[in-house]
Amino acid sequence: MLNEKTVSHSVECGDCPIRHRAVCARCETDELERLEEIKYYRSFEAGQTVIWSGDRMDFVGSVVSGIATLTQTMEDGRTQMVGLLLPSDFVGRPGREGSAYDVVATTDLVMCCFRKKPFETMMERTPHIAHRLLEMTLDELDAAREWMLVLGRKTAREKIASLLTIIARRDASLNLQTPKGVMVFDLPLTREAMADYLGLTLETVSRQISALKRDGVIALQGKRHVTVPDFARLLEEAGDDSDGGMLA
Amino acid sequence: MLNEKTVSHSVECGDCPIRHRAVCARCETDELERLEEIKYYRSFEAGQTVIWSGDRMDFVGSVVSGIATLTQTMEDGRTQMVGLLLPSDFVGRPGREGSAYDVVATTDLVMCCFRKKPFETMMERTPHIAHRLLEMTLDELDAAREWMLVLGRKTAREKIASLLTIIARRDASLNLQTPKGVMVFDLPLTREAMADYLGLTLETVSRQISALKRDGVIALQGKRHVTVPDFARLLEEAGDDSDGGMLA
DNA sequence: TCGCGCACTTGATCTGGGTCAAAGAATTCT
DNA sequence: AGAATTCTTTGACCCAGATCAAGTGCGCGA
Repeated sequence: MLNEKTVSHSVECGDCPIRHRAVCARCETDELERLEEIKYYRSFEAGQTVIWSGDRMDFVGSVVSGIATLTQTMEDGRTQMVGLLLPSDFVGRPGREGSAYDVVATTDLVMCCFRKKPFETMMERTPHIAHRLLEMTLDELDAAREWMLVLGRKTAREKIASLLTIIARRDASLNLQTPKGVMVFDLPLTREAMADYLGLTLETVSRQISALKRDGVIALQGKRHVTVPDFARLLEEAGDDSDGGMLA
Repeated sequence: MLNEKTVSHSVECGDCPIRHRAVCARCETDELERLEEIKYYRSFEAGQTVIWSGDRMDFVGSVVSGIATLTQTMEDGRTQMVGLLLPSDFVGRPGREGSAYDVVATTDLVMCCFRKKPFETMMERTPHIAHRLLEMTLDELDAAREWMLVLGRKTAREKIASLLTIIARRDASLNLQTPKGVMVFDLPLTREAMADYLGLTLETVSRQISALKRDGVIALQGKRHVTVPDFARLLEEAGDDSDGGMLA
């Protein structure tokens, strides 16, 4: 079975700025070469739609840079974001014809893609890719279930705080360490996108962010740049006891 | 790649009343025998806890009969159900130490289990088991995301209707055909469990069920036995356009 | 430089669903 | 059978967050 240790010695995949977790963990040379053969890049501008719900999806891939969202829409226009794709996240599912969700770039976005058919073929020949994909899908499932708790049971203030902790954590794993408990990052989402993720209206999002600012839980420089003076305090506001091992 | 057709010719696994989808699809004789060696059954009474969140979980398995739930709890006692385990559903995750959720039997429950280590070993030797597991996990992920839309954006009435369609569908796949559009089933959950699943209170669940009854969308015999005279109407109430291919 | 548009904030009011409280049904125990 | 317990319904009231409606402020193109 793969575990943390075996995954971490992954080989970087070609010229990607990040090793994409799906395919390069425990790469061996010949596999890496086979992947290189079917790999290609796609770039999107902020606001551009990567794929519409229901459309045929003939590729899988991972986010190299930028942020994309997965959203579901009801006939009457109500929308719910069901996934936030940050760098290194995987998109698309082997064995499925079409996309079940709208995938939209919320910032400029670069993806590293593989045509689905050859990728599936490779997956059959290379068991550890299937294992890695299973592991990633289980992680996504956990994240989705954690979010169900947020959507079903948390207050608006807790929802905002929960979203901020997620973004802060993901950012922290990419950036420099900051002084103990202090975190600084940019919001990659508009207030409306945050509302779609949280099952709220954009007005409520705005009000709650103002309230967190007023109460000193966060500070804002401009509208998007956030400083969290005390991450533990934010976690408390999120109603979240586990700190996910982020703090020393 | 596995598809619907190859999965459906599965061999029944020993004396299980159902073929468990995880391991028996495309069974070949020697694999089936290896599985038989590590297989065992566990029974639980209604209300009994299968495993507590955080506990070490040294098995995986599938539900043979009865119903179990996956729940998350916050420190202050708020709970959110994040999964409903019906017969043939798989529990547990290869490569993980402990359970992330409370697993509770809501009815009398029989599970078909495999000790985790030998199951993992087998999975490494038998690629199609890993593929099948990946497929099932992707299905669960889709279900979780569908539920995020329900939790985030639907009204109480729509939430109840959505839950009823899910139970009705699962029931229909196990039971006899009923006249066109008519469906009959028993609610396997208390009002409180339904509330936990839907992110509501039990009072609201009760009120909305009464309202659906008053409006002729459903009929009740006793408190748990439900008749749906027109399934399409129920789908409409759920705010769900897709009928999932259930109706001819 | 002006003004237009977009993202955001803030206020006033309304309402769906939560909360608190009190009774019914059903089931099990004695 | 009667009592106790558990599940469910229903009512009265309240509040968090939605809705409706003005603004504010910043960036950008003409």
